Amino acid sequence: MAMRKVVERQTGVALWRQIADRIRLAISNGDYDAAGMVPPETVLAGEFGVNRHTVRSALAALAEEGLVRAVQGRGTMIERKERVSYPISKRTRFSQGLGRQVKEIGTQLIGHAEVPASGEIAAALGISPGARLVELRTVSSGDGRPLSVSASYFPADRFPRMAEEYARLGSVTKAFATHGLDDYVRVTTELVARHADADELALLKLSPGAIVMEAQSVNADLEGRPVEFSRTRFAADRMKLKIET
Amino acid sequence: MAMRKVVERQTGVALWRQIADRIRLAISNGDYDAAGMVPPETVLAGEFGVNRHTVRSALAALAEEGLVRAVQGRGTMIERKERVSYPISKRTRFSQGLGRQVKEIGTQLIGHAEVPASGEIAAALGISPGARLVELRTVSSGDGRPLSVSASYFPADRFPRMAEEYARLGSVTKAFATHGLDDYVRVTTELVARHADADELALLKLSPGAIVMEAQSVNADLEGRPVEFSRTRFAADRMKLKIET
DNA sequence: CTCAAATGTCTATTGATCTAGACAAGTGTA
DNA sequence: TACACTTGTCTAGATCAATAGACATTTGAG
Repeated sequence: MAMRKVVERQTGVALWRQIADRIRLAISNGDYDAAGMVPPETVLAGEFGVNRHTVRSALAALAEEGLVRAVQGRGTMIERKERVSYPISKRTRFSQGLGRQVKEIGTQLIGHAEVPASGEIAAALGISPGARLVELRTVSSGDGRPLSVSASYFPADRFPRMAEEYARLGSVTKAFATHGLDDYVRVTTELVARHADADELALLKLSPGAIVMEAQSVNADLEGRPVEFSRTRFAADRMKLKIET
Repeated sequence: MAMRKVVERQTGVALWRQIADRIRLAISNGDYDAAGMVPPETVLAGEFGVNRHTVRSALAALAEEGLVRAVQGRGTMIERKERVSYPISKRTRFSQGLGRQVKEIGTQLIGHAEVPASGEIAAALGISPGARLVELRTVSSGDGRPLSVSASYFPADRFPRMAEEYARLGSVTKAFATHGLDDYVRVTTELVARHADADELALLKLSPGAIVMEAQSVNADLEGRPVEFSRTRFAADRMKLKIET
């Protein structure tokens, strides 16, 4: 006897999207690992108590994401199931840590600018509001799928060439080194989860209604002086964050 | 000139719900602090490029949550704005840390059982699958609003009276002490964000489509032996997590 | 009091979502 | 090949979401 899985009506979230979310979660939990396929549409329709067409809409959305692939006559196969685990620790460095989970890591600089510090960023970095900052905006991906989009801010007086060096070296750690900073540690990270905005949907290639986890973090040199403030938004259905204390 | 704020159509997420999410975020960011009220419905309708009735649906949902209150003739006032910050560190203890952010903290034991360890939990606790565990299910709230729902698992051989002691003392730390465990530390925390399921919606009194942050964590004694596995789900629109490394 | 500005309520219409049923077409097995 | 099982496609109708416009009601300021 299959358990009736609950979906809610008249909530502003279409049934097909709720069901897509549930199936995505089940895939990532490994619930369908035995067969390597999603249950037949008629079975899912029965479990969720909806029409088969509604389930089809959900599966179509997941196929669009590249998570499953339907084959007429056979069924709907799972193409990808894992969430990438991203470690957050005192020595968080982006490219490390992802390690063997993805074969190929890409980071792309999508923009940079010199901007005045907002009140929030100034407070986090311990500088005065309006002080000059170098802003770097990047997108990171693993095996071709966007994983996160980030905006980082560095005091311009201490790290004036951050944008050029990052563009040349492809690494914040290495760009810091060219300014004479050889080591740094993460001081604080604040995490919030929310729906992605239009910008994030586009950059992360997410389907609308998707969730991002936003981490606001501060890195400091070994004397404790803040050197970087960053706002990284992770595609929540592709990543989990592993906090090491 | 008001900036046009983007909402997406035909995404399975109703416009009114997207707008409700955006307004909730703006409130929590303090964007409307100057006036203490949400902009008039006609202004919001203009900003989002939708009909006033659609904005009204969004505001009705926020009023239902207790976040705003509309008064005819005056406007829509903000009732509550803050997100509670929850610290995650080596010494994470629930009731501390929330500290002065909420006046009154409530934790409610909603159920307990003795269950066999699943493969996942067994691996996390370093015991054999099927070993007996004490399961505690709790809901925590601040100033009357549910903040998190949690399921915790303790090896039954070492902590046989966990459920009774927790019910009596209202604290995991104190219940540990009655079993001769005076100190413990958090070893790992894994974080995932996703849509809340029907159960979580009910327990956390969330409106459907809402987001939860799920933290899976392991606590160990000072010799490094795992003593607790827990799955805590935070209401994402009421909490931020502060990671201290 | 008068008026502008705000929320509250109603009707009507359009498009998206969901249900229902039927049948076509591909796959794997007996 | 015959058959069961699966996904693909089509039509039709019911319900929800969003737009549009009109007007009532309440509040606060002049």
